[in-house]
Amino acid sequence: MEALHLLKDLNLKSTSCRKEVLMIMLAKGHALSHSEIEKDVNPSIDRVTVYRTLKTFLDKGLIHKVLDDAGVTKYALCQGCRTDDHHHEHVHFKCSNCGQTICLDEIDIPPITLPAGFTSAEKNLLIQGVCDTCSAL
Amino acid sequence: MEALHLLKDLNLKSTSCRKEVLMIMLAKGHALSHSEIEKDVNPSIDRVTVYRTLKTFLDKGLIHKVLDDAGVTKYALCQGCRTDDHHHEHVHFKCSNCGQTICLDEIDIPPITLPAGFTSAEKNLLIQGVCDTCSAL
DNA sequence: CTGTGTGCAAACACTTTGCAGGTGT
DNA sequence: ACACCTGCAAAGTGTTTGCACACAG
Repeated sequence: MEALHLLKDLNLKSTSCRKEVLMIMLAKGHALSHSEIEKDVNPSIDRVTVYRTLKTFLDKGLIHKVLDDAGVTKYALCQGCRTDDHHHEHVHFKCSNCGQTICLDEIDIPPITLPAGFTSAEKNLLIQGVCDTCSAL
Repeated sequence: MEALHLLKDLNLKSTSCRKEVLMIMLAKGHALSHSEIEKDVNPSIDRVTVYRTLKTFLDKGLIHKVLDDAGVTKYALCQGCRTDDHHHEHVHFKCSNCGQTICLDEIDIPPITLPAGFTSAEKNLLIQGVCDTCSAL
């Protein structure tokens, strides 16, 4: 099972909460908010534990925060990054119809020329529109 | 006074809260969160009124929400857009040192080729790094 | 067995809503 | 005068913290 592997790789004890959260994120494939995750985990798991689990995953570089149009905090699995080496030049796409946010890892953010004196460390591009699933309806 | 003009243009009654919020945003020149605004207005003005004022300004297209690295909602004055005609192809820059977020209106977001089936309606690019003021220190 | 993770309770921050009274035009 | 704003109170939601117990390694 992939979730177990990921936890072991990061030296994290494999607890039921961590396994469930991870499996949900692997299964869904798009960015999830805390409340969306909470809906899907076993109801015996505490809301607080989910928060702490997400924070742990963030610290370990297993997931990353996703920009949403201001308001909700969403999380998605990182692709190639670990605690030290993050490459978050992400393009995120949020569908205004179904509300899903997905990572478009294959798309690069074009280089931007900043005004003098500005240094770029991280770029996040959020595109909003209609996704392939919804436009097919 | 510029604030009074803006309010009159939008058929909004010029109340002390609206004038103050607008003047603060004009003076600061960068994106502000609700709490930052609240700190600067006359303490007799209620927190709730500031929320409602921001919502009113949003509806009228006077200000727009700014993406922050997930968490805080910030607002900034719109440049050329009104209720109907919004052009929000914004580039926002957040300084990781001083925390300020500014709009780089003069920079265009390069065209992005989306996968088949995806339609783009709005693009937001958030760049994080060090701003000109901080890099000069 | 030991330290980390969890559940519960509670506190705190952010935002929205209802209502009665005040204010701009 | 009348509609629109505001202040206050309260509730809803999102998030964090402290502490005692449980559990994985």
